[in-house]
Amino acid sequence: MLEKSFFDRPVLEVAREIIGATLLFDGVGGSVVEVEAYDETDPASHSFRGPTLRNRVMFGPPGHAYVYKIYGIHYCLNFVCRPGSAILIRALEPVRGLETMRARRGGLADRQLCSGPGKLAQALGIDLRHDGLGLDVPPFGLRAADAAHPIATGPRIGTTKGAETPWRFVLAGSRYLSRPLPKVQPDL
DNA sequence: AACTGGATCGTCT
DNA sequence: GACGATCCAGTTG
Repeated sequence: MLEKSFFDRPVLEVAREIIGATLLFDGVGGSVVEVEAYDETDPASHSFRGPTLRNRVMFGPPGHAYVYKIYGIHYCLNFVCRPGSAILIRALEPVRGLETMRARRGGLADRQLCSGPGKLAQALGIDLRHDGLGLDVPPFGLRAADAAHPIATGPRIGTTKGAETPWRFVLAGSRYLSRPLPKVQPDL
């Protein structure tokens, strides 16, 4: 199981290593295939303008869940690293509790159960009640990746600010991503 | 395959 | 009072 000290490192380092890790919530979840990194130097980050009521967990100790509501509808799960930095969990390959996730996600195909931050939170049953919980104790269960995984990177999704920062990390070739990596523009 | 608009509300200006 | 670290259904090509 991953301990809190795992997250007390530079956020980009943790983001790469968390790919391929297993994330369970109440025994439901799967393998992490897509994340994005954010830190306090980053205009796109919730922590950029300092602590507020919403983002206070991002400034607390490493190894806790930062959960927020977005667009009035969806929830997003982050892993807090060093103060001001966090990793948005964007997609999982579903492995455990498939029937539970299908029920929560309206019977969709496996590929669409956890292929996006809001979808993933819905499939695992995560909401604001879980903001601030420790990642090393139930209902969370995190297991490190058992081997090195091929990583691909690209720009982050859904944010205008800092759009050129390639802080999106995915498991290369996975079919469970929220979206494929953008095509490389050929030179003219 | 790509793009559009609507849902819906907490948070911060 | 405006705007999201999103998702889905609908339309168009």
